Amino acid sequence: MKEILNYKHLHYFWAVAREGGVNRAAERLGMSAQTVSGQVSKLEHALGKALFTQQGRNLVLTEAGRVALQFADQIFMLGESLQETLEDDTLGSTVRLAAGITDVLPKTVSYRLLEPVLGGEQRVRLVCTEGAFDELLAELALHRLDVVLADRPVPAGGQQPFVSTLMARCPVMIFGTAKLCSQYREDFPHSLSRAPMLLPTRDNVLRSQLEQWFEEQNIKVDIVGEFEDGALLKTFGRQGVGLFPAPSFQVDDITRQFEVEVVGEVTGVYEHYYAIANRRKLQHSAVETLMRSATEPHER
Amino acid sequence: MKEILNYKHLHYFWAVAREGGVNRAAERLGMSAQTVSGQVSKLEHALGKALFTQQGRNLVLTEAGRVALQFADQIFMLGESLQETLEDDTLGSTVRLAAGITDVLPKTVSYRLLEPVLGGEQRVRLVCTEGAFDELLAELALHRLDVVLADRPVPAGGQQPFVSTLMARCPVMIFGTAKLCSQYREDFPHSLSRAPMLLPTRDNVLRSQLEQWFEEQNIKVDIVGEFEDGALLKTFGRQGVGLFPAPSFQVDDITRQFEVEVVGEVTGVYEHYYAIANRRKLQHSAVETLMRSATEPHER
DNA sequence: ATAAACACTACGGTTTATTCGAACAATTAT
DNA sequence: ATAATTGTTCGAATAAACCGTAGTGTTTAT
Repeated sequence: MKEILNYKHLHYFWAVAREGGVNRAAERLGMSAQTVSGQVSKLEHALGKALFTQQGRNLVLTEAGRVALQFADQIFMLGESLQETLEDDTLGSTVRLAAGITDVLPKTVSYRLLEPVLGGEQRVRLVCTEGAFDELLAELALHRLDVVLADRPVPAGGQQPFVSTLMARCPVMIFGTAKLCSQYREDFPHSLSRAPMLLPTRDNVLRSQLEQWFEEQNIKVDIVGEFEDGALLKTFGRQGVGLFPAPSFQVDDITRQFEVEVVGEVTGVYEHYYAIANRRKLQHSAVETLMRSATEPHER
Repeated sequence: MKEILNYKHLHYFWAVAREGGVNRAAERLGMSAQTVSGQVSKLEHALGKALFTQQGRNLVLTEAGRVALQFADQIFMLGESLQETLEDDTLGSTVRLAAGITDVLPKTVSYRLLEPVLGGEQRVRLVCTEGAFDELLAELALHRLDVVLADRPVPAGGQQPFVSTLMARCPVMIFGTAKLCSQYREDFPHSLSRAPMLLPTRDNVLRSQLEQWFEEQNIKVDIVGEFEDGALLKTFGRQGVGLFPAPSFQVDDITRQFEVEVVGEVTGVYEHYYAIANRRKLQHSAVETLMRSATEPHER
């Protein structure tokens, strides 16, 4: 266990280094020189290194001291900055919520999940970032994000600094153009055998679930395309290249936008959406309301 | 006068925010919860803003709290980093001296000025940066440089955070190829009338001094080139394009390197070299020896 | 040579800050 | 309802910081 740095001592050290002497520093600080000298000595002892050496009747920074000064400069700059920022700000009137959204998430889903925080009594300013799952988690750990929305939870380790909350599970449908639909709607799902199919790439959670489902149904589809980007996949589907699966709370979200129709539902398969936040630190009021808004099976 | 931020309080706040509660934080800190709670309250009072609000039986960060947490993250990251850096390092065996060199300074002069610090009893690692005068001063103010070498002092204001020390003054000679020399050496300096001349640009201090000298000597030279870069100027001079002035401690520095000869000395004109450091903080042992090595210490 | 400036140390006493224990209030789980 | 968990408030005890005064040593200015 390491001792925590004494920032008061560091502050005196900083003053001495900047003013160029114990006496000048003490005067500026409104203190006696003995005290300042003593406190700096304690710091040196705590760090195990001399910060100054006496040269003639002045002090001179040692190499360690010069390193320490660099850090101290930054530290106390930040301290002042903190005070100033909190001082004059119009904070509190609006709450800022930094949300990271995994790029595999459909936009409409993102909106549905985040909607509850906007409806609260307090004004919320939403700051949305998109990115890869791992990148977003890193940002989350650094407190640069308040919450991450994803299609999978974190592996739930005991020492994990994150908590995942299941926000919703969304039924998965198979869509296609009107022409394709009329061809495959009958005798769904067995009609899908040999059907031309557009699927997400293998890194997508939905993909493996779908393959398992095909297996169970004893269907062997004809994969005519794989896509990383969900929107691109749907665009190809719209042109009638093949049938495609998509999660959907309300079918008309997709049928309207992409001018397609529903072939059928992938029974028993759901896409799950999770909100991930810093463990034990659900301390963002907006994150709290978000997590609370988690809905159980959202069947319609 | 503003109160200095209490970093101990901030540290407790930080722990509470990270652990997600006063109790957990207190446990980890090895303290009682009452203490932590009280200290955080003091911080809130000092900042004039609530950092937490009670929501149910948990704490939740306010917007101000979230801002504070961002700063605290950085601050204590730096604190730890400081300790680690000082801990295991081989510091002290060698001293690092970050010197900024104004790009108008001749390299040989730079070397001559910096040489004394290398000869000290302590090993010195020299880190040289080149740049414009103003840029280097900015770096100096931020403690990113320890000293700046220039051909001019800072304007010496009372509130100025810098001190300039005259390190040396260097006589100025006129050089030229052997052929040109033989043509103009006789009756120097009056022979220079109409002589082809290469001069530094007007931003150079030496330039105005030279023009004044020409005026005094009642000489009107023929300026065939102006150069920002001293080395480029000399290279042109080497080719016999014209005569050129150059400061020189030892004439053979230039005569040998550029295969030229001396036409004559610019009497009464000297180039001055200054070392500029942070005021009251000549606290770098290497800077001290540097300043001491000045031919005529010139405090202003 | 002498005085002034600067820094470090030591010790007793004072002031301020930190800390804990106990009691209290609010919320959630059983 | 009761117990468990969480956070806060209130003195009293403890620890740290701080100030005098006083003495030592060094270097620089006169």
